[in-house]
Amino acid sequence: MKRDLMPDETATMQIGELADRTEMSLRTIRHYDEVGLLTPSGRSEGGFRLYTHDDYLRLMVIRRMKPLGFSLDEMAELLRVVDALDGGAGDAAGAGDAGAGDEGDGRDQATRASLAAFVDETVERRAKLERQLAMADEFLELLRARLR
Amino acid sequence: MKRDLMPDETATMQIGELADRTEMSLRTIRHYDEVGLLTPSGRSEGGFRLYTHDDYLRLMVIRRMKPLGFSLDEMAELLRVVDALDGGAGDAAGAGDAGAGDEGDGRDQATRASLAAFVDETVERRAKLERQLAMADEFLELLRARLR
DNA sequence: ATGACATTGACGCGGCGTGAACGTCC
DNA sequence: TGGACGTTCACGCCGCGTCAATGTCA
Repeated sequence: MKRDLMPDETATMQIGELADRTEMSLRTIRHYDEVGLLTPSGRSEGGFRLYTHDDYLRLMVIRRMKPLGFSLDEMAELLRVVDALDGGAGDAAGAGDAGAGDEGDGRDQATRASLAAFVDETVERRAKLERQLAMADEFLELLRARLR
Repeated sequence: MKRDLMPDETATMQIGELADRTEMSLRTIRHYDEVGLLTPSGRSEGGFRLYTHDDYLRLMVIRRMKPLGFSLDEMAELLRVVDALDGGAGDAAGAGDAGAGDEGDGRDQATRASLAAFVDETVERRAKLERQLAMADEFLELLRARLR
């Protein structure tokens, strides 16, 4: 379902290598498949999951989202939004998303709005992370004070 | 079991006020009681949990530990260590810790070592938090790049 | 044919959220 | 006496970890 003609793009890897490269556990990656967050682009004859370089990139995005505490559903949502922007920018929607009409422009507007909302959320969560860091520092001082 | 003669120290509050002051949920505070992490210093006639100012301080310590991802058991452990240092510093061990002899000094040494270990752990976890912040920033840039 | 690597279940767990049904405080 | 505030069950959820039994790859 993709037509990039780059040389590496044909290569696929199986779950172990993906795990190594992303530093995520096998179980986690399988779980992401189970819940539809990251579906392998293919399967071998015998049923082994096969991941492309694109899959790898997606997983890296997921990995970066994790510290922010997004739920898996939210991550899936974000990936859809990003894909829509990529796929829908200069072209039509990828495939059979049946339903409403196809004013490609209005679609794009809405998608960009969603993305912007995600950015806002992210900024907030990032701020929370920083506050947590501050609490950590307070805690450290507290401990060190006890040690004299 | 404490002999501070400060005026406030007699005052107690019930769970709601503690929740407000610490910004923790009622459920969370009750859960901490259930698992023995923070046991209310008293109960009213009718069974209401009563918390002292000391309890409040303990809960604040807990709150600061949370972002670091310590388990509730680890938090309990740390609180015991800190209490031991406080109580055992100029005096004997609080109560019936049966077993070995009572070189109050050896005890203290071990306790301080535990505390130091906690400090080390905390420093590591703090570092991890910072790495997460970095990932968050990468993610943000990624999103913003998509928005043009 | 032998490991290394993979697969699908299925159960467990930590840290609470979220009711429901009921009791206590002032 | 009423309403705010509390109590104890008890089930649910998320994001995996951790077996176990089996199959597939180079």
